[in-house]
Amino acid sequence: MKVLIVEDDPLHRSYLHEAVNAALPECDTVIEAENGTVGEKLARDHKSAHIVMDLQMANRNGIEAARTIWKERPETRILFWSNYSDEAYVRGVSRIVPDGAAYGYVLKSASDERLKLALRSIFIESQCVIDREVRGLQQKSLGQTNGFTDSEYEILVDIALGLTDRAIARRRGLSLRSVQNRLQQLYDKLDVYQSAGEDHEDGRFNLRARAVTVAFLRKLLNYSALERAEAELQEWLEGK
Amino acid sequence: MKVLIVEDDPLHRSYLHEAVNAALPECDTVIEAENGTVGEKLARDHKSAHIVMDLQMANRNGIEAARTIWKERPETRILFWSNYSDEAYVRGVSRIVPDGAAYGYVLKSASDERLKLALRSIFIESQCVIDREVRGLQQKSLGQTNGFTDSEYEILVDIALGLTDRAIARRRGLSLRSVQNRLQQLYDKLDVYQSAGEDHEDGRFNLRARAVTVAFLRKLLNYSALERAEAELQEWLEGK
DNA sequence: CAACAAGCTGCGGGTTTACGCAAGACGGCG
DNA sequence: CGCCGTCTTGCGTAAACCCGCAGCTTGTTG
Repeated sequence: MKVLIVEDDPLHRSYLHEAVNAALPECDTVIEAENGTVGEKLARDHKSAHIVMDLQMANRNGIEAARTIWKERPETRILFWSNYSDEAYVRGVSRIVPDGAAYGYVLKSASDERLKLALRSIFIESQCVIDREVRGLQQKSLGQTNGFTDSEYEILVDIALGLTDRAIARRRGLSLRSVQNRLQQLYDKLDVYQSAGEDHEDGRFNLRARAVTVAFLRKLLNYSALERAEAELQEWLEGK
Repeated sequence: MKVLIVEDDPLHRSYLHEAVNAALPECDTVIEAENGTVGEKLARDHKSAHIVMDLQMANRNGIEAARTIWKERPETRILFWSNYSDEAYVRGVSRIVPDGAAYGYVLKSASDERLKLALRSIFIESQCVIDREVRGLQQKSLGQTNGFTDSEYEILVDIALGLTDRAIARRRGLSLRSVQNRLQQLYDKLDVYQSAGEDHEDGRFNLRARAVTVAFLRKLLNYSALERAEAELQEWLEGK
């Protein structure tokens, strides 16, 4: 059994290496990659079936890498090991995991024990292991009880990118008014009004900009989500 | 000689501990704190004169902590050890360092050697040591050659927070038109126009929102800068 | 099938933004 | 002192944005 580690911090990399050795005696070789690009290449060359990787990496982030890896071999088992449980990451991951694939999401703050357990569960038992903290987010966001619909999230990203209503309408194939409807919905859910302090009219916010900030502060968005969205946008702009 | 380490990642913390031991034989005690709040407290209790700390921590970030520490004892020597060299961080740090204080800024990607050298230079020789990559930013941003004026940065933060023109005017004691002038200046520098692709009018951006995004992508802003700005804003809102 | 909720769309109008134009204010500098 | 550059401010306008109102299309449910 081979395991591929993709992680850019050398300290964490060697820590993972040890953890893998300790948790998986049946593992005979461990390969290391220090960024997403190298990770993809090694995964391809070695036909890796067991990968543990970091989500935030400078060169090419984990979500990107995982996407291409899964595209080539959807049965690959991937354990994401991340510092944060931002909704933006969770959403990003669950958006790309293939049907029935085994994967895991463990926070770096978890104990050694938990990490090792997750390694065994995923790589040996093919079970999904999601950190409970992350799990909470998932339910909230995907079950639309409290969280955000995909269409709401979509429009959030669009205004975050700085598109005009009209541009969004074209991009998403909607009328101008529909876009604005969704915006209102979004403003509602983000609670942009109350913070606008309408008691006096002195604290008023620009709803559009405020929505983006609030989303950021609530970790609905983060840098890497923005980065990805921007790349997609550019792609779309090419295709006219 | 005592050294205080403030860093929330246990791996990095122990790595730092070792590095300090190796680089500073004259250091007899090392204290550790796992977040900014504890860091402040320990610094106070031990009257620490030598601190090395991480900038991004979950509980209370390094800039906040450093500010209160320096407020109490401005001659404290602090070495910041950070993952990133975002302009937002650099600006944040250089905004709070007291006159003549010795401090350092080293990236986590630097070699062992470099870290140890920095430790000695700052703690023993009282010299400032700034990573050259960071240094580059500093000159660009503070010498206003290419970078941003304080007033431009200020207004950037204001629209990022989601304030209206009018609100900004009140907050900064300017007329509405002046605020808008500064905005245009900002849009210019951020190059929001060209990316608006004015050749056809199909790709037009919402300048205000776009400016924020571009600033984010260029690391002029980041999460912790936003967080700080938001706190200041709330404070200001209290005082009506 | 009727009823109903949810989403899309056009219309209309009040606000906010973006910005050209031009008139002061302030600070160097020859 | 007069000239010049930078910063501020007011006026005015076209565009973009926020949003209530109302008519339509769907999918769901009793």
